[in-house]
This record gives sequence, structure tokens and C-alpha cells, in this order.
Amino acid sequence: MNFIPDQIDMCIMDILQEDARTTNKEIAARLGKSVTSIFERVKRLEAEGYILRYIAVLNKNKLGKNLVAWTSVTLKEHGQDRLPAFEQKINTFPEVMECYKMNGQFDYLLKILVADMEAYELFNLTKLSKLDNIYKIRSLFVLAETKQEVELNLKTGLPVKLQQKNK
Amino acid sequence: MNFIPDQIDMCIMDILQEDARTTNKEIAARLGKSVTSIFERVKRLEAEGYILRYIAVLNKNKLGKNLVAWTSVTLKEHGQDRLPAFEQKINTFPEVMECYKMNGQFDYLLKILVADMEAYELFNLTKLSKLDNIYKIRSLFVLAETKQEVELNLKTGLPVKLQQKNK
DNA sequence: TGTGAAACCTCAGGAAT
DNA sequence: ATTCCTGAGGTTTCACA
Repeated sequence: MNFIPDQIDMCIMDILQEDARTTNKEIAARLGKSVTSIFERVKRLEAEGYILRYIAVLNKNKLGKNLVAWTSVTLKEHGQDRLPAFEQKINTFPEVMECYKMNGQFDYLLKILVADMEAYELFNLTKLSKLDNIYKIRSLFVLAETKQEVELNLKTGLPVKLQQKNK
Repeated sequence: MNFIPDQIDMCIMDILQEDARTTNKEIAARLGKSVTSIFERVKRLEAEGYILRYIAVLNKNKLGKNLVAWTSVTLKEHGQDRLPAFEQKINTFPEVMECYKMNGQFDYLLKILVADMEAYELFNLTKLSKLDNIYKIRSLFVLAETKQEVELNLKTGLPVKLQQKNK
């Protein structure tokens, strides 16, 4: 308990968030540790909730999802139960990949992923704008994704060069 | 060539984007296929660019990244070389996780991930607002992430257009 | 940290459609 | 021609000392 990852744990996480299929043997070789110790550290990082899951990243364009929209939503009423009600509905829409409750000019920011503009229009007409309690919807469309970083910056613990010992 | 994934390939991708550590044996059992056929399909999906990579998803809060900001940027000049210049600079900032070129009211939408408000202020003062050619910067902060979907929805299958290219 | 057995991955060659 | 299976050998995983 009260587990805090050390420098080596940080290196392990950095390797795994770059390529989750790196074997323990490979990690052990790079960090100058035994295979078993790496295995135990990974298991601990998983158990302590530092590593949440392992996923395959798919090519969304090849799978027919070509349009990303960022949509801001402002609600009419903000009573105690109105926000969770909206959030629950949003959770049932597969087109909504991400939903952020925001401060400032609007209440929610949604990332919408669909095949094309036609599909977006359909989503907007039949699902989003049909919800109760909507005051305003604003959509902006992505022309290009110029940066998509999935790896957290673990710069506090990346002395990869120092570990040149062998087994 | 001109490979189009079939129903079984879609199932495999769906399983792997949910848990990249699912073994081929497990996938084979679920789909009623042999281990080797799954192995070959996965290799092909990787080779054809449908599966891009495998990553570990880390817990950003446990790693000290507690503030997400969505920042819109409008440039002063939009000449041929000005946009790539901006994008290149943005790519060197580890705080910027995502950058979208947008239509509409502003030019770029940035997802910024930092430790806290103080770190955001520092990033804004020393990096973002120091860039050339900036006309306007607007920041909104995330109060809560109510939906974070990383898996593509494959249940709908491929769009008909894509399927017809098959053979 | 090391050992070793069980489980798994990988890739021949061959069968079935 | 493609997709699939069987089986052998090398690798990884993971409990135990």
C-alpha cells in the first residue's frame, strides 16, 4: 500500500505505452533487470491502477470513420438531476467518443466520430438535437489531425541511458 | 491485395481493441476457429494497416496529470507556410496531446494535459503565447470527463461503399 | 533473483473448400 | 487460389524456492 512507482517502474510504463506487446524479457534486457522482477513490477502497476488496460489502436479511416466533429452543448436548465440525465443519454450514443463537462461558455464538449457529413447530420437530427433540455448546439469539423499523442509524458523518469548493466 | 476485412476480422479487431492481451487461443475459442487462422488474420490486419499498434493505457491522474484544457488558437496570417510552421512548433510541446486543424471560428483546437492550473499558466506564458503569428488564444478547462471511449464501434460493419470493393 | 513446468506463439507442411 | 488445420519447436509466463 501507498505504493509509489520508482524510476524503473516509470521506464516500464513508458515502454508499455509505446508498445504493449514488448515482452518482459525484452524490457528486462533494456533495463538491466531480471525477467521475474519486471514481471512482478508490471503486475503491481496493474494491481495498483497505474496501468489501466491494454488496447489495440485501429485505423479509423480504413474502417470507414472519416469525419471528426467537435460539438459544444449548452443546456437550458442546470438543476441537480439535469446534468446526469444528459450524460446518461450521451453515453448511449456510439457516435460520441468523448464527453467533457466544461467551465465557461458552454456545458459540454463532445467528440463525435462518424463516417461522413451525411452521417453527422443524421446523428444530429435524430439523436443529439432530440434530447430534452438542450439550449444550444455548435459544431466544428476537423480538417486534419496534426497531432495525436497517446503516450503520457513521463519525463520525470526516463534515464534510459544509465541502465547499461547486463543480466 | 485490396484486402477487405470480413466479419471474422471485425470480431478479432473488436476483441483486441477491448483487450490487446487476449491470446490467439482465447480468440480462436470464442470465434470457433483454429489458433493458426487467428494468428494469420491478426498478422494480416497489422500488415494491411488496420491494426496500427498496441498500447498500455496509463492512469494520468495517478501520474500527476490532473488538468485537461481545450484551447482554441486563431492565427494572424494564413499564408502557405504559416500553418505548417505552427504545427511543427506545437509538435515539440509535450503538453499538447492532440492538435486539430478546424474549420469555422478558429484555426486549431488543442488538447493540453498538465499537472495543474499553475502548470497550464506556465505553459501558456512561456510556450504557447510566445509563438509567432498568434492572433487569439481561448482556453476552456475540463471539470469532468464523463465519457472516454477508445474503442471504435465496429458493430455497424463497414460502410457499403467499402464492402463493394471486395473482389 | 533463479528455476522449471505449463501455457503460449510461431511457422512449417498439408488438407479442404 | 485461398483459407484452414495439425503438429513441432522455440519463447514467454508465472508459481515457488
